[in-house]
Amino acid sequence: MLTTLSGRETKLIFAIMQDMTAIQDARQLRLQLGARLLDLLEADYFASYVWTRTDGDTDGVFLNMDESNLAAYQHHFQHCDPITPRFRMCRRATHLDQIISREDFLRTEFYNDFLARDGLHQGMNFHAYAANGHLGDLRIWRGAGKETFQQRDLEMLNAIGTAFGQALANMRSNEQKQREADPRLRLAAWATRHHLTGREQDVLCLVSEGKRDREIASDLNISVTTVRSHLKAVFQKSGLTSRAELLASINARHSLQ
Amino acid sequence: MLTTLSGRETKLIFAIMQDMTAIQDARQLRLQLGARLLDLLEADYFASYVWTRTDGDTDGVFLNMDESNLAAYQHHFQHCDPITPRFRMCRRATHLDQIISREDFLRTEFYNDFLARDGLHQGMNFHAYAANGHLGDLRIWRGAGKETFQQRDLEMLNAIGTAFGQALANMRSNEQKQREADPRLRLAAWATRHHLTGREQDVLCLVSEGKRDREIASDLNISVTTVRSHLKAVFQKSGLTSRAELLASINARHSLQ
DNA sequence: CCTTGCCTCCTCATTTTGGAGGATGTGCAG
DNA sequence: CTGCACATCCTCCAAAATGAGGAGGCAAGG
Repeated sequence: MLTTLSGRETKLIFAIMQDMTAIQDARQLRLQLGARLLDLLEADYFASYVWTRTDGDTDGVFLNMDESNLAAYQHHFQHCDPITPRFRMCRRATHLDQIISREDFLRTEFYNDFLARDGLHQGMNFHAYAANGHLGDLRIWRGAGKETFQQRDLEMLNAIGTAFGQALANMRSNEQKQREADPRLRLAAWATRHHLTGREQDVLCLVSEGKRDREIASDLNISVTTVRSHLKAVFQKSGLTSRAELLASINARHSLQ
Repeated sequence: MLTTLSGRETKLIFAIMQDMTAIQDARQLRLQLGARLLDLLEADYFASYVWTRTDGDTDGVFLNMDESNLAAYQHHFQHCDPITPRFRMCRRATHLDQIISREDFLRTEFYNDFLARDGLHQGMNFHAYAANGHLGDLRIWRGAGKETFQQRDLEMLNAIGTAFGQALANMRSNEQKQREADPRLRLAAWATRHHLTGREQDVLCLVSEGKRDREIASDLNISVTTVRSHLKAVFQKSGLTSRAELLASINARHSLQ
């Protein structure tokens, strides 16, 4: 399918390969990749969202997109966006024409009141998936007057998108490992698992720093007997019987399930 | 410099880009990369060493190289290898001709008794470095009768090598983080730092699992008073005064300096 | 209004731990 | 052979932690 690359393209592809391994931050990588892709694909607009960890939060990165228009998308148009859901269903680089006919597209409110206003006429998307769900995407658009994207452009976006998806997945898994190694988060997870109250967590936190009841009491401005009461509750709830056991349990591998 | 890529080359470059992000194991990555590079550069032999962590250990991976010849290198020729040290000094892809004249090369024992025996005539190396030293390399050779590598080949190897170096560095840093997060290694590091004896470490290890003196004693088949003696020594050496403090200290961030 | 959960504080009994001082045997290196 | 380090065991004591029983106050929600 994909035939040859010009010198300019080759240079960009190698630059992208290096970005992909060198840049370890998802935002930076997408900004860099966006600039390269606009250059490589002779496109004008770039947007990329990633879906953050557990909650459905998105983190968007944009090039040449109008701020106020983006705000409008956040508030209104994302709810009547007829194309992104269809793009999302495709596991490879997809051309706008593949998911909606040009005629229908030009009639949508979404195009006329939103995309056209920013100058977006020809689009390609790549949506990256990992085993556990949607990772993020790359959205490339050309302005009015330019010709539509070709099969060749799709192939390039697809190849780069695939590697991009891998890179995102790696960052995810590294973040995950980082989180699992973070003592505070381990503690919080453990506390949640055992349904500790706020104060019980406060006490446990200080216990995990190796402090004695007396120190904890003075740190929290409560009496030693109160500290002991909270601690008693922690033991009750966890079924453990000593501070050392608590710390071992909190720091145990797989303590986040 | 680098001009255009053929369809075959383009396909391989994209495949390499994906390997570079997808493969997280240094050995596997090099094997895969080796196969792709031989294909891409129309070469015949591939070798790649990485220098492991602290000790100067090397881990080699090879394609089409003769086993017995490799053993000979390990035992003898690595000590009179006149070219690898020079290759190593170059921070970018380097052609054999750039570090030694063809005439001189053909006169070396190393070529006549070692390389030529395996059929290695034309070579290119890429050595990857990180801030803290040598990471690893990619060595590409062509057999007799083939023409020498061109500037174009060097450019490709250089671009791929750069990304490869990054990928290696990432794996290194991930391994490092993994190690820092491993409770056993944290404990061992802590023990070393405080000059604990073997038995003291045994006791400390069980303490870190949350066990009581009595359990530790029965686990180690010693009396409770002995456990306390060892523990006393641990407190003495560390300057700490409670098990909880011990555990907190062992699990503290930066506990590996 | 009344329950429920949480935070605060208490006592008394018991167990566990830490600190101080030993003693003994074994093995190894100077 | 003579220290020396190490592992093993001991006593006595005080401090800390744990377990079991409370009680009062306060705020949110049915």
